[in-house]
Amino acid sequence: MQDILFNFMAKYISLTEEEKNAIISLDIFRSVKKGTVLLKEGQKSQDNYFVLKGCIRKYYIIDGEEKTTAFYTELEALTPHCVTSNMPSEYYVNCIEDSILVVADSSMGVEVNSKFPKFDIMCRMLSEELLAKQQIDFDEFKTSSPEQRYLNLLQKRPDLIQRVPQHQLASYLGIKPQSLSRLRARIVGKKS
Amino acid sequence: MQDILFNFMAKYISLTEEEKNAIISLDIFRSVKKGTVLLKEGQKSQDNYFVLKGCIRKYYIIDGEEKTTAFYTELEALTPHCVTSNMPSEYYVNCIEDSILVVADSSMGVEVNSKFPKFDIMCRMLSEELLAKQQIDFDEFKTSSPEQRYLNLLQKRPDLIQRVPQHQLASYLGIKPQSLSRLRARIVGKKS
DNA sequence: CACATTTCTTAACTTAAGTGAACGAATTAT
DNA sequence: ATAATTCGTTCACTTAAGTTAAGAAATGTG
Repeated sequence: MQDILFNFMAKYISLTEEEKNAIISLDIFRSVKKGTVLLKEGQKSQDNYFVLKGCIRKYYIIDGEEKTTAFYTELEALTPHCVTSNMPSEYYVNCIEDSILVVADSSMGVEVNSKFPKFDIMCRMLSEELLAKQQIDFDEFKTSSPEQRYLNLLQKRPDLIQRVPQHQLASYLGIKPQSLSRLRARIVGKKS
Repeated sequence: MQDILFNFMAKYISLTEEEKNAIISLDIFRSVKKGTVLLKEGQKSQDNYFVLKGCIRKYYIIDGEEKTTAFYTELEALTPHCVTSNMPSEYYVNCIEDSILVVADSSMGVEVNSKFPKFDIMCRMLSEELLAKQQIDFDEFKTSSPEQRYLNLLQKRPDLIQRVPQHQLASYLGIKPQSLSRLRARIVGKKS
């Protein structure tokens, strides 16, 4: 299980056995049941999440309605805004499959960072990589219609369409579940 | 003029006179005329931009149509994706007002970074700050309608609505210029 | 200054998304 | 196992955005 994490980290930095042991001794591996709410609006959590297996979801509740804005699956990381801003969270985070996560408190980060400067380097690389990716995603979202976004998702993350409930997908695409149903029917019709 | 840059940097790191001089000697201040295209699709530029005065715009050309996805005004920085990815650019960057920019080649960055590790720290802080901001912006965009996005923009960047042509604004909001006109008329009507 | 071009608005019509409701299927709880 | 939710789709209707076209206003150019 831990190897998944170490293999991921190996893409950025090389780790000694000592360092690996230091990480393991932090006891950051968590098995989380489907449905568990990890973060609620108004909370001031310091926890960061890294998905080893499963899927977590970020969503807002606006006028009583859930608005899903992100899914995090295998090898993806979520640092909630409240962690960096030290403000109460504006959104919820939820586990939508039985999952195995790395849950790391910021204080652990500080501790590990001071012992092993490598981690700092990795975090920086990750954050730059994420920023670039995020910008492309945002541009794609802005420049395309709901239908194009759906087709795009079908290309890039076909797994999501299988594993995520339709109404959450719809919200993620910026539309209502009924519109997603309709849109899919339209696409199937076009093919023939 | 340079003081604007140094004041901005002072928010992240403290600079000695020596360091300031090193920056000035790089000769990175550019006066750019309205309309100038700074980056074209397909180019492999290494230039980063920081706006001291004026406004630059990022846009795609999709099916012959310009799709604006970002504006950068005073004290905002743009690192084009092609700079970090080393791939040809997928988008254009354009100057929409007579502007004064800091234009820094990546090689300068490397040079300065090796002399003054401080810069590295600043870049990291900036990229983390930007990532957080970008995520919030993306979430806001996803969770709101064109009308809400316009009202939101009116709150957060009222200057943009004044200084940017309507058709570019429309595209930035993810709609057509005609829809923006209509939407504005609708809002004015609601007030009374 | 006059001409051309671009920009903004308005209007009529089309298309797609939002809304409210109904129904069966699937999931969850008891 | 059964009842109760929740979920996904469909339908009819409403609302808002896309499209096409025309004309007025602003901007740029010779």
